[in-house]
Amino acid sequence: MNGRENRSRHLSIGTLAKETGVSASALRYYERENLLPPPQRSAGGYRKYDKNAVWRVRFIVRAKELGFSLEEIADLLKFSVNAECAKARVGQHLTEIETRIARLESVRARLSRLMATCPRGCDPPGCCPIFSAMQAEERET
Amino acid sequence: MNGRENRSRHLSIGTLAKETGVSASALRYYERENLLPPPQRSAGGYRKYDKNAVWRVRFIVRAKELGFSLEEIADLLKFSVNAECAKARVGQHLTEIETRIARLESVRARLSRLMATCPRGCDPPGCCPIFSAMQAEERET
DNA sequence: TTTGACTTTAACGTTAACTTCAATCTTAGT
DNA sequence: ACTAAGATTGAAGTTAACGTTAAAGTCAAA
Repeated sequence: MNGRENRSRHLSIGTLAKETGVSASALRYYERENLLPPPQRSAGGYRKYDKNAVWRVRFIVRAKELGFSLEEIADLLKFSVNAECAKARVGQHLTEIETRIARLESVRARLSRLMATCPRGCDPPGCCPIFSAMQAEERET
Repeated sequence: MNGRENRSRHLSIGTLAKETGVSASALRYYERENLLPPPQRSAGGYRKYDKNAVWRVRFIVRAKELGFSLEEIADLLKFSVNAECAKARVGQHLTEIETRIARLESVRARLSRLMATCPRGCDPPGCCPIFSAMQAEERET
């Protein structure tokens, strides 16, 4: 732990993995999928990442948390290279998220109604009204 | 169109598919996965479904819309056969749905904030603050 | 220098919920 | 009887986002 090589500006894939919480195999996968540019290599063929790579991987992680697919992220990263505006894409994605939320909300409402049809659990057992309620729903809409 | 065979109480797989909006191959898949019981067969080996099958498939469709996986649905269907109570399972699922909604809500909030960092789109282009904002978010939490 | 931990590659495995395929057979309508 | 439309099977393909494995080579520290 002399700190000389450790503080070098180059990171091995394992170190980058630990820094970012992304597995090494995932990093290689990102490279194959053009989310990460091919890094420099050591004499022996090891990948040597610079600090820039850390930022890029963290960006990917963030975007994933925001619900972007890797394909969409690759798209966003292309923008960043071209210094174009990401707003339209992000706005589009926001709309999609809102749609998903709306759908889940309606599912939630239906599930709640379903729960209400059987307030105390089945007592006596064998009377479960949930199944008939799920069928009955069909006529409603 | 003499209505004699058409009104028979047996449906071919294609007819059941049309009635339910589920493809024939999906119906065969459901059978393999034990969501549908093996139906009767014609002399030539064709599947012959009864009305009961229509209800069952519609139940599956409904449950899928409610976000249940096929495995969970198979589970629910076992209950229905045993006339046991589905309430606990449905309640569990409701909780999961609520969790998903909460997660998406937080994503939505973050995306909104992101949009706000770039109120008029990039003008001049090449100034997109969304990328830096996505990175900056990291320090916040 | 000698470990032992780490890295390399290609290729196959994984999950869910199907779809597609190919080659053959059945059925319904005329 | 003929024919087009529809059905049969098992097996393989699809999608996303990786994980796993094998066999070999490399690096860092003591």
